[in-house]
Amino acid sequence: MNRIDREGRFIEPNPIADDGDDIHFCSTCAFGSACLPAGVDKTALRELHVLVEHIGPYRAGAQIFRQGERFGAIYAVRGGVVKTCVTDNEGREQVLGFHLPGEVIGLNAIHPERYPCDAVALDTVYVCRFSFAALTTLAAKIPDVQRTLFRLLSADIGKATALAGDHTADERMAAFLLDLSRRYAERGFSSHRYRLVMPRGDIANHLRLASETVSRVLRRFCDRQWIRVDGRELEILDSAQLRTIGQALLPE
Amino acid sequence: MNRIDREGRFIEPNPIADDGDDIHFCSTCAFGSACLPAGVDKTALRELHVLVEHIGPYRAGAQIFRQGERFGAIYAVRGGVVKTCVTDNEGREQVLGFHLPGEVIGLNAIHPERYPCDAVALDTVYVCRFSFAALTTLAAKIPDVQRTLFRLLSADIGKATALAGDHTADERMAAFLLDLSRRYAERGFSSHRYRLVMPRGDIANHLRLASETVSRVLRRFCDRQWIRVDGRELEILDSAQLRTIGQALLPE
DNA sequence: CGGCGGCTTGAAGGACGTCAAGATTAGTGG
DNA sequence: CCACTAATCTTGACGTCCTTCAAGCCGCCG
Repeated sequence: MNRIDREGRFIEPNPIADDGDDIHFCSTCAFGSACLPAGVDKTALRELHVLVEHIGPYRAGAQIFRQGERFGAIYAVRGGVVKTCVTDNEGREQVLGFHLPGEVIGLNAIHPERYPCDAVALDTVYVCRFSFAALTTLAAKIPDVQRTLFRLLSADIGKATALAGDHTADERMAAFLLDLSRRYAERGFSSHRYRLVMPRGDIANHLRLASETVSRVLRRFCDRQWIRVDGRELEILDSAQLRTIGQALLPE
Repeated sequence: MNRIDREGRFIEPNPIADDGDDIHFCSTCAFGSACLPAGVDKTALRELHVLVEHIGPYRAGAQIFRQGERFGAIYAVRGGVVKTCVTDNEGREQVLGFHLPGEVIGLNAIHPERYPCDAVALDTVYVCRFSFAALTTLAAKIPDVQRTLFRLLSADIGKATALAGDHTADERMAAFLLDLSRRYAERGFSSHRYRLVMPRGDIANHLRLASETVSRVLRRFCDRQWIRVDGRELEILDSAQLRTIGQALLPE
């Protein structure tokens, strides 16, 4: 599945979730688990499927939604990688997170009823749009949909708090790499080899570091043979060592 | 309502939400808005009220729930102040937040199905316990309950991300003081004069600072006549100045 | 009154940021 | 396919904000 070209660089297909058919959802979708299990009646399932709009492609730099826009829908990433970020009143950007295929964005917009952040495509991106009004109606009818929504929301609280702690640059970087690894693995992609689609500056911003520090930490990890880095291609050589450093930030 | 004793210290009643009667909820409760508006039928309202257990008092230091415990209920603080904090595998504590009367805790436990943090009483605390299973059942029947839950969850994501950003000690402290001010005001307490129930070390930890830094920043703010501090009693003298410093962290 | 925990204040050190220069890559048009 | 430009990334030197360490202070309670 992965090949290496003559320069020694990895060639990997751009991660994309399958489209799903009329009845089933994209296999990697966060809503899959709410519907795929037996027991959900077909009509309800079809209802959920009907309210989904497939949108894309977005080119790198294009915005899926904008900070301040009225909230109307949440989105599941179907292909590509999305970055969410806020710009404060002094114009400083803060990267909230990076979102892989199968992950859901926009949940933080429910309360303020406006998107509190931008969602920007980092490469070619496809998304599924779920009208939130329709989703809540369905949630009242199908317990599993309601339960899935509650869990997704709750999980997002946990994600946000993980990075709120006080940790060294090494700890945060190790945790970041392992987190991406786990999330790629969860969606069926390689866990030890993936592409850092985002520029160093975005990684740095997200981890509250300078991009220079990101460079230095990555170099340190390379020197210790914990990872291999070639531009934006990354290979994890010693996840155990990364774990000993980064475990403080990771879910147990 | 506020008096000053002969030592010059503020005397203020310990903030506590009223108990509510058979039909109505505590006036400050986060669930109040889901039910108080006309249009919700009395039976449903009574159902919600029935599933609430009033618990307390907890003395300072007592735990409402513990990290790792199986998730079963969310709690609304009815009186006193609660601190939530995680202890990582190296024994380091991280203070996630402080929770005033009317605020809800435990929402971050839905996904992992275990409480990911401790909830500790900082003074004498009373809470309302909502069985989450019963609440979700009710949420499927009463749209406003479902909506309130979604909003509470979504708001918690926002709260968690606010502190994740990269800011100076002054910015974080200013934002912290204003945030408490706003939250006390929302619940009907004084906005410019309140008690910092938590020790400096907890404030410091929550803001990712050393407690020494907290001392120094508070002193700086005092010298500039922005606040008045007497032990744990705090008075805000110039909220405008605090706002110019702290606005980067605050919701617009 | 005396001990103890929390708070304050000062001095020194460290982790990371900032600045600046160069190297590598990607993008673009010929 | 190649040349040229711009953006991104790396690396080093230096500065700074905050932490750490240490000592003294204050309020509280036996």
